Amino acid sequence: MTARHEEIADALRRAIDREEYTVGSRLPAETELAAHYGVSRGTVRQAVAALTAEGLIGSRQGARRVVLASRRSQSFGELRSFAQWARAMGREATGRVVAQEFRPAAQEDSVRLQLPVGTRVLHVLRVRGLDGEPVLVERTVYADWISAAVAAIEPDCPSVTQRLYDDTGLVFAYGEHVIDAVACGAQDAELLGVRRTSPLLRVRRVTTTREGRPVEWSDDRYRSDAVSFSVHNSIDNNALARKTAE
Amino acid sequence: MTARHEEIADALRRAIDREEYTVGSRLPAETELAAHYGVSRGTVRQAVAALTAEGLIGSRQGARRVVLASRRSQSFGELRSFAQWARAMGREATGRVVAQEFRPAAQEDSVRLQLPVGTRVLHVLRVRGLDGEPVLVERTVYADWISAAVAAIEPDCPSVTQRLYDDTGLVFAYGEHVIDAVACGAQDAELLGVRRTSPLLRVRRVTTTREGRPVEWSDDRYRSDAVSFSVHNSIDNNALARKTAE
DNA sequence: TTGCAGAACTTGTCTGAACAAGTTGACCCC
DNA sequence: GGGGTCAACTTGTTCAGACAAGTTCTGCAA
Repeated sequence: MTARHEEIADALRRAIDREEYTVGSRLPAETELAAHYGVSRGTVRQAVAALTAEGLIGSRQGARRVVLASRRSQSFGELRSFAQWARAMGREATGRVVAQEFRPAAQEDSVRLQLPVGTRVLHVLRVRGLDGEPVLVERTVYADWISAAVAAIEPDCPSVTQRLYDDTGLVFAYGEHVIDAVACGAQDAELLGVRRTSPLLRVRRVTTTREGRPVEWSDDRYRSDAVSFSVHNSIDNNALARKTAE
Repeated sequence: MTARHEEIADALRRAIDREEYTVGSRLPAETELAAHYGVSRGTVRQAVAALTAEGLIGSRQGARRVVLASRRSQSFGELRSFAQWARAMGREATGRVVAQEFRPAAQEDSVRLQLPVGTRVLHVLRVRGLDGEPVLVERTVYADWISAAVAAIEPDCPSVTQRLYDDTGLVFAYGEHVIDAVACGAQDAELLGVRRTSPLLRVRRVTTTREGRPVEWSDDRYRSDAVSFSVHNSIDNNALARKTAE
């Protein structure tokens, strides 16, 4: 099922995780790995390219590859889905819908979801927590073609992402995240159980399908004492960008 | 000098930028591009893989590649260097060193810079601004082997990154960024000219050389009304990760 | 012992070929 | 017109080989 180069990438990741290759040590040469797994050098290169993009190993022409880090970053699924993320950490995701309403799309919705102004979109306000303790207020707007499936979900469903995949086969493939900080307002203070004006980490994001069609956009506010985000970047692979206001 | 696949990737990026291929339209097939540029299919695949990783185009087996976005994200240089970033936006980076001091490395410095505890490291506190308006307080710790070069730089140098490259040939290649929100303290309030307790966006980062050797680590606090960060992610390429406190 | 030159090694780039697997559109039948 | 089937097209995966370019280590000479 899975491609051979993915199997090899996984094998290498696991070897790094169990410290068969320690941080700072050198990986075997491509030709050695190719012989070991019984594949061509090109296939090995596909595998190590994946690890390089993840920042696990460093690579320079002429020198052996070096292990840079051991803990591997989350999968896209864990980033996209609050519930998947919680489960991976061994905690339980909780959550409930506070308000839910159909509205005609405003200018902002129209731009982000690539829909005509006035299209019936679904606004949902959710509070989500870890083991019952609230850490996140989520204000999401769903595109019209998926909103019926979302509205049918029970209010305390722990994983909306999983539910949409089961019901409709929808897969989230791309995401754009804009991160800044805001002061906590009155409603958020009550929902999260923190003082007003305390700092919150805000993540505004748009998620799209594999074809590039926007599914939802959301304004998420995290308690900054509970959650942070990390980004790994390199000279070859640059996902993070700094932006000015406006 | 530059590899053929990079030239082709650049050509495609430019073509997308000048809307020769518009958002939503389909790219030519690999075989067509290969014939057009006079290279093999493998070389074309290397080029389009780069654009896919940048999120410019989407890709599914069997279907033509689709243009997803036109504006391309910043280079790593622009992310790493405040001055480079400002220049790219047509604004002037300003800045000054508020305090600078050699200290023996504490536990935290030792872990992040992979140096023995007690090594003489250089602490620098800088305020940086756009066109004279302060937007960022930067607390940076430099490893011992680079600190002499840093200490020799004049206090109001607009681009430390550029200066270090010119003087020592040092190139920053990898970066790990942890992002959260904090309330503004008394010192930061005065330096940035904002009210105490107003929310600041904090980015803690470690930058390393191509070989994976840590050069510096820094605690940067941005006025959240002036600067935000954006991250582009996909199912194949996931640089962003969510973390809990501790 | 030190420093330099060169050999051996390793990754980067590129080719051309073949087959697998998924998508799209045209065509035909009902 | 509607629906289903199939062929043509397109991307994904893999192979084997070749050369370029950079690094590392060895051994020799000063």
